[in-house]
Amino acid sequence: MSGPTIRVLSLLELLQSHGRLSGTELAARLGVDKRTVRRYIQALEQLGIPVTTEHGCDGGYMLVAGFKLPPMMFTNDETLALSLGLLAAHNLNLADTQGAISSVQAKLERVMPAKLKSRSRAIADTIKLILPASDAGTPGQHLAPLLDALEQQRSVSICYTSYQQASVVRQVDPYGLLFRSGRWYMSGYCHLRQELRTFRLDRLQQIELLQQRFNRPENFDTAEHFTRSLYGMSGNLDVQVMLHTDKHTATQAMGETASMLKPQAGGLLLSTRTDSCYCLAQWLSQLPFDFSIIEPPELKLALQQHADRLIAIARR
Amino acid sequence: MSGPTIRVLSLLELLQSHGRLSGTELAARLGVDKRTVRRYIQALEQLGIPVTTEHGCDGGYMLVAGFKLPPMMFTNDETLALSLGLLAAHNLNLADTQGAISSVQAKLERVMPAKLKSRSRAIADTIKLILPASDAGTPGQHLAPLLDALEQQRSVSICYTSYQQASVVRQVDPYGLLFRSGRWYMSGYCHLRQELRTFRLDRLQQIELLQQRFNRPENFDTAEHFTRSLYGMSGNLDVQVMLHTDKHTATQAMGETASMLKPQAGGLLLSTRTDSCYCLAQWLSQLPFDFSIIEPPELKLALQQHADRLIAIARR
DNA sequence: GACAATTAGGACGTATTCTGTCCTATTTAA
DNA sequence: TTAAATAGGACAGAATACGTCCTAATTGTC
Repeated sequence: MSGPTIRVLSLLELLQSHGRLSGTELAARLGVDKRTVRRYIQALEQLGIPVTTEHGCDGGYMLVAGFKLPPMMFTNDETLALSLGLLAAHNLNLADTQGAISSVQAKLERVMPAKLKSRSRAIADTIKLILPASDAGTPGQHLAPLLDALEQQRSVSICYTSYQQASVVRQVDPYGLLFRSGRWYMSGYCHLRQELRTFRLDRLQQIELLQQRFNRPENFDTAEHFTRSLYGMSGNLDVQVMLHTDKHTATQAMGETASMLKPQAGGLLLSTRTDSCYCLAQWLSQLPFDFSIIEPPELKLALQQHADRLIAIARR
Repeated sequence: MSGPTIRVLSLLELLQSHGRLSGTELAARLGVDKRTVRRYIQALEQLGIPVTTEHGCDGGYMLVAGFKLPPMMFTNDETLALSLGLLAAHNLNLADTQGAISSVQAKLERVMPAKLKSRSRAIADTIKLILPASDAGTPGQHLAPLLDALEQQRSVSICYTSYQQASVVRQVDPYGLLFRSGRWYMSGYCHLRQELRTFRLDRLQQIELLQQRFNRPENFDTAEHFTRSLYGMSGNLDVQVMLHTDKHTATQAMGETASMLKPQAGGLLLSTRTDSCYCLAQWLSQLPFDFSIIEPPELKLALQQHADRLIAIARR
């Protein structure tokens, strides 16, 4: 291998080791015509290596200051994954990530060859993701200490307002963050309540990083804890409903709620708690498969009432 | 001019990022024969980049120490955006992006200073995103031509199976892709039907890139078109339901579906089409507010039948 | 010693890419 | 105005890159 590949890379080395060189000089050193030098300059640009040119008398070529070997090489799959990821990050809206997304894209594009840049641009221009969106960003002054705490496994002191309650100051060991249905949550060990708790980030009023350190439990599954705390702890009525279907069909109809179903003889058991049988009856009524209410009797009554309402609507 | 030059640079990058790699491994990664790898090694030597080789069993190639990539400097916000984006990309499952996400992360980490790497790791370890997930990846052989078509604005010939219909070959000008509720769609101009159409990617059986080019309409809004086509076109029964509620409550209950409701005297009008009154009745029965069925009469019957079923369950 | 897995490099045919030449166009400085 | 630099399209002929096939040598394991 002695030809153009070597000459293009030799051009790169020449430009790296000289402040500025004219096309005539480069042609002589590479042993090619000036027209070919211009092609090689194009080749470097396509490889993502930015070259500054000066027109007119005393013109010439220079590498952008400080630029070094080599450009960032992604495969098409990698470019796709990266571009989709940055698209999705628009929806998450944690802190001021909108501006950050643009600047990340700009930085990555500067080290991408033109072909990958074009692919990345096409993906961004033609692909849309409809995802749950977070309404408002979490204020940056909350997030910086929180991310530091997560990274360094240090406690935080938070001022938090639960639903319908006054603000309380607590010390928390943050184990993880979760994004679900457009909201950000933090899960961690609450020293005030002496147990795992979940906090909505939009209800955080103040957060301060403490010196005290903790050890996050190994294999702590943030999503699992959240799912349980959201579905399993609230409410004062125990509920058991047997769903006469398979796990796959249940997941299709119920989304991630299906993860709390337990396989049993006869189907899948939904075991939870609720404050409102009527709300749960409404939710159950959309399920496209058969189910049986085991507990509580109030739920059967609520379902009956709901069905009566539907019948009244149908008769209008 | 790009193939071999890029591959030589990729070889350099691979050697810089791994302690040692065999010729077989390098050939696989670069997509060339081992004989070509040996030529590329020669090329690096000719460029003055010293490569150490080890003969025999477990042999391989290594760079002489000292050839490094420049660090890539991201801010904390940028690191957060990038890391969240890659987390989210897991759910989208378009082609084989799972492996690609890992390798993107690895590539980026190699050029990150230790502090950013630690932050990025902490984010990946402690943050979870619960998002709609795509069940299965779109086969790569479909996606490559499709992405090429989008980038180059070239038509494709697709073999597509609509719901309950036989496969049909069509020529389509693809305008964009959309991810929604766990599914990937393509929107474009269908030459067979002479109008904009929406296609589910999991129903694509074949796709072939054509030479014919098109001009994508300026400011084409993929999501808007999708929303309209998904809610306004499918089905053979016209549906009109008046929801006796306000827009905010509707949005809480229905998510983005609420965007298609039209304010009218008496509430919000849902005007759509459906193939299945029974499915629609099930969906309507979960709504936590009053509604009236205007059209069709079949929907009233379906709602009645659904309510009867619920009553039977309540009586068990 | 035999075998397997690695390194090394020459030769060949084939498909693809590259090159210099010619040309037009634009930008600077003297 | 002239000269010296940048820029890029088009064309015909030459050069290059690639995989395949082959021989040769080096290691490690059984």
